[in-house]
Amino acid sequence: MENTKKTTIHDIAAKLNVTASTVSRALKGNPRISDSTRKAVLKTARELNYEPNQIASALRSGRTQLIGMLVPTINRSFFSSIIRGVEEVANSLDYRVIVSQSNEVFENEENAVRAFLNARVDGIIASIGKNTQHFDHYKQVLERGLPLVLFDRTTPQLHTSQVVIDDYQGAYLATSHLIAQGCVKIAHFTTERKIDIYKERYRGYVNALEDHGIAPNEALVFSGSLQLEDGRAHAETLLQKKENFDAIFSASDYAAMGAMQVVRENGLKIPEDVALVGFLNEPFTSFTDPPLTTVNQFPIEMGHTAANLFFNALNSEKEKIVTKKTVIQPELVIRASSLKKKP
Amino acid sequence: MENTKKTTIHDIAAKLNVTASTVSRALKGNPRISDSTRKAVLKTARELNYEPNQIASALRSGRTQLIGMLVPTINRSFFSSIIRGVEEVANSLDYRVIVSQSNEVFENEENAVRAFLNARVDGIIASIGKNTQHFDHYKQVLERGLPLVLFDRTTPQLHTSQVVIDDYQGAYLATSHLIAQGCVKIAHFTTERKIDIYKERYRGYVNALEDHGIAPNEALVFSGSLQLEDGRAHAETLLQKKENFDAIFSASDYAAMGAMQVVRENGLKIPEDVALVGFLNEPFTSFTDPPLTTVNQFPIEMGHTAANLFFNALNSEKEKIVTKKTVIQPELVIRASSLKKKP
DNA sequence: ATTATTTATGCAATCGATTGCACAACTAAC
DNA sequence: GTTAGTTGTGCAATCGATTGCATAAATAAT
Repeated sequence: MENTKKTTIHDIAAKLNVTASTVSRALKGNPRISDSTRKAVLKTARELNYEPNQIASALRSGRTQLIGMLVPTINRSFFSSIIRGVEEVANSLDYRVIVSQSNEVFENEENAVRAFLNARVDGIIASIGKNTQHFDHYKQVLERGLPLVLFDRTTPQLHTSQVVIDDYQGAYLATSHLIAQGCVKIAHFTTERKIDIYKERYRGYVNALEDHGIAPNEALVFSGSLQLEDGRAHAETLLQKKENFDAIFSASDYAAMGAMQVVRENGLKIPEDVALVGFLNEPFTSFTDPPLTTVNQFPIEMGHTAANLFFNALNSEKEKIVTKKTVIQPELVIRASSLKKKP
Repeated sequence: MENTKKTTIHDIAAKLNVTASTVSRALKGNPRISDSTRKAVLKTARELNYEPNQIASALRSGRTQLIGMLVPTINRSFFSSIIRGVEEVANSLDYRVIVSQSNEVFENEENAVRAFLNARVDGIIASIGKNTQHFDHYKQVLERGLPLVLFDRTTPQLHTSQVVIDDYQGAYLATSHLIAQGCVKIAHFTTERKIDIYKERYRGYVNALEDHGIAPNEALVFSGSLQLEDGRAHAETLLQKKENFDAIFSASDYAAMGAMQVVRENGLKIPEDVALVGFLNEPFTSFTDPPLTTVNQFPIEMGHTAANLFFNALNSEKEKIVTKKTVIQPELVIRASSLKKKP
């Protein structure tokens, strides 16, 4: 069985004394082929261990059955879960997923999109980088009539399908929950509010306070990179300034974790002295002590949705591509870090 | 600039009154092309915004510049980090990575490999599933002369390049460390020892004990699925049976985490009463209380290595593919959960 | 029995880049 | 000035599957 050479439709054709056209049609289920030939073709194909050459097919048909997927960082739970979600849907439809990461570098993002186009992907699913300067590369994708789906980090500047979570709602839920637990001086950790999602979280935080008759206090709002170290620094500042606060709502689990460490190191109790809520539902949040209340973004479902929007666009007429914005409702995952009142 | 139609080498050729052959050669840096034509071609290519059609190129040359990468689960830190590592090397060489996950289902594994072959990938990088029944699909890959690199979970049944970590050494280091901290009754959490890596960890554990004059005690060895719940169950059993133990070395961080919870719930102190060491260096381990000592497998580096082995094989003569087994030395990451003696 | 229609298949071009071979034009050697 | 060698391009086939158009054969309609 040293079957090094791949069998092609021509091999099947030769064996059956028909042409490659017939074989191709038979394999594709073209109704203009008689039952008997179809069966013979399928039988011979099996015998010869035929596997279609998707490259040849792609060249002729223009469809590669490939989706280019661009994320900032592959090995971040949120993103890898979205990749997982996309892969599940794509695979079930016999599509494959090429992944690339931008590492938040704008140039990488441009290169990745170009590489995808060169590989002739059938479309792209992407999350915009933090340092994206313009959207020309994405516009090219659209101009070529290829489906483009943006998730999580999107922009109104591109007329294309999007999946986001309701960041406002997530933040509103989180803040309201803290208020319901009796907290009134709630700090907020955020980042430069250029990016929509953080803007929205901030807005949700402020609105929840106002809706409950609490005046927002900018002295309690800290901006940084939302990493663990930032959370530590913010918490230390709060403590040093003897700022009066009884809760922290952080726009990221990592910063929340940093704050948790500092608060505990200073002998304060969580949630009694300081209640804590994060955002992301990173896997580690259930393992902290106490476990961290956070906002679940349902990344796998987000991946499913992104893939479904992708195939919707792919299957719609080129002239009237269906663009749709799907907003996923987040869920507040209540754990011990914020639970002052026993339910 | 409604440049919907892609420009091809023929467009460039027409504009310059040469043939496509010349353009192709000029673009590929073939030395038989005069400097003047080459410059003209490159200039025109830029002007017309030419991008090579990799599909056409792939069909003719037989190289798709695609690597198929198969992992059990995309959204597990260890695996997504390896994907990241592979992607970094691949991208720098203008190769792209298609990812698929098996979810530990053997059939999925077979299908993914078949799909990769249909997509005409230039080779495959894979980790074998837990439920793999035979290796025929991988053998097909090798028979076709394609590079195959296995990582983490490998098998001696396939003559191909492999990257693993020295699981024995990791376990030996971990156990020796516990002994150095004064522990003598060290429990071990493992799984059915069919899979090499767990066998090796068990062996490292036993040998470390023996080398330090401690008799291994099978009553302290627990087998399960190594999930958090398993760790909890094992720890509860240990406590209920009033088994005398002063440390646990778990072959997985998750099971270690479960044990940490149970031990603390029972009012015992870590590391004073029970010292704890895990394995994997999952991101959460640095966030537990106390932070968990564990074994770092350097997954990103493992990805780099896998990719390098892949390209070695790819660039070697088909007849004498270089197969190499690389063993990465793990590192014991010592954190508070095992640190009884201040250094 | 003749025409119209359906059914099943073949022909040949096409997708875009690559490449072995041929060949013209020019240079160098004797 | 004839032969040998070098240099730069072109020609045409090829990779494997797909598809519009043509056509032969079989069936239905008149």
